[in-house]
Amino acid sequence: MPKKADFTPIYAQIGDFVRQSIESGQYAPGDRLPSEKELTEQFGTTRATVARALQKLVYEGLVQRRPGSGSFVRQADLNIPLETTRIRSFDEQMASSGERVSYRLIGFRAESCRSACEALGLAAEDTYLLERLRLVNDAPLSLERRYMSKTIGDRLSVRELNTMSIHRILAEVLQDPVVHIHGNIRVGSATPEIAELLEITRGSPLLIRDYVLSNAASRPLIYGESVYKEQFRIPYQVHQVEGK
Amino acid sequence: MPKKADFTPIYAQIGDFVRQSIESGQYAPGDRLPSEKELTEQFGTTRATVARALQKLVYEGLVQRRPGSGSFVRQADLNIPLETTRIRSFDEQMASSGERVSYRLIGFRAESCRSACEALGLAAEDTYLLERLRLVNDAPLSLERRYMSKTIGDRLSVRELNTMSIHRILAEVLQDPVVHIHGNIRVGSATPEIAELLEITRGSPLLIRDYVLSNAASRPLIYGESVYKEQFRIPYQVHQVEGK
DNA sequence: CAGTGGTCTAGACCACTGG
DNA sequence: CAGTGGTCTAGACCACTGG
Repeated sequence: MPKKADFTPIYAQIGDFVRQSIESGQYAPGDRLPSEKELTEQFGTTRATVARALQKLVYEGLVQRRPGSGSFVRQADLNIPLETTRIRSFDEQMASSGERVSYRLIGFRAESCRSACEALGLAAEDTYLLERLRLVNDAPLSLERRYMSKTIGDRLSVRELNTMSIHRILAEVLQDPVVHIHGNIRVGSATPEIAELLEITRGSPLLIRDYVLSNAASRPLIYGESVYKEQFRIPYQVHQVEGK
Repeated sequence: MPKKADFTPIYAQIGDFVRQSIESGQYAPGDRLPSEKELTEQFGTTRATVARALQKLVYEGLVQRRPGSGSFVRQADLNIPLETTRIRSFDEQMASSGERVSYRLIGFRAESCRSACEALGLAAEDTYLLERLRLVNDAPLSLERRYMSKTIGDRLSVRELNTMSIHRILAEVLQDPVVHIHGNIRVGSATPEIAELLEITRGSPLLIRDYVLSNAASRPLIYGESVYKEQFRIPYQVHQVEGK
């Protein structure tokens, strides 16, 4: 009896059936879908097979399951098919607009913060903090904070810290280029210290970017936080590639 | 005996173990991973559980399985355009964290602004403005402004405006899905009107996203501006794929 | 041919949800 | 409390791979 179905396996049939039901509009986002038990009876199969079908839809981003409650159509729009995206880096941006970028070193010392240590998997006493200003045409635009292991930090020279971006330093000096970035973009307000450094008024809105830079082996190298003055903007593009 | 493991389920433990093995470099792309049988014995479990672990890695794109042959570390080489960068959309984010998203229509009327008209290539008298709040668990999180041609606006119903995202409306109602997005992320401060709508204090920092949504033929459909409360953050990932 | 993954059954215990 | 999904066991038959 556990024959290979004519062509498509049972779990795929169930998955297709549920997907159809959603795409036809029978279930709207947030609606509750039939339970595993109902589908089990409807298709004359077992829970494991139904679960597999639903799990597949979860991976596809179409369904959300809540234990004790049920399976629901996921609230989604931009999601699934989003594929090729591109964020232009700060330097890339500036370079293409002909601006002159420079740095001013503020400090490089042993220091840590919790999120940095967590992200890098290091103990508090094993990290350096690099702080520097990024200037565009000699006007401060952002404050960079970079946490790194002492292993990495010990290999840096002051000259490099005064002239090169972290990406370049990792790629050219340490021969361990950044391949993955995981980050967040959010807003905040200028503390007195930051206001003074960036030459803005206290409490001004700031754009904040924090991120972890990892190498090809997915080993985290740098934890960074950059705060930008109000004028700064991040352009982005999304191009949907396949499917649907 | 089928107890809940200490903390993480067995299939997740196996998945993590295999992922570790790959990321540590023990297995290179193309290498054959231990068979289901081997993992079954190693972890003292059954094939179903091992299969689930491996299937998860397949969904994650880390592993490739070949019937009759084995499980392999996926070759990430030839997938040039695959997985370059990914921005999780607002709805995607909320959905995956189980939040409930809803809208409150504020206004839908003939109105225009210069940047919208420019972006859409329309005359000032040919645009509608849609304004609505986006609520998460009934608390306002952002204000959406969407400019569109009258041609598009005339085809929308109030019900749709109250329940669906613009992306869904374009895809499902107008059958003209969004394929390209060009946008900017920046910060701003809450005007009195916005502060009242979002239930925040005047002058609070805001995250602002403006963008143009275009269809497959690169024809601009919507010019949009969304302003988010301070709590909002945009996670992002960048994965470098091919040679530098 | 032995080994591999693909699929399925028929159970089970569990924690959690929500009326 | 009944209902739900989360996880797991211990089997089974299958088609396919590759020596």
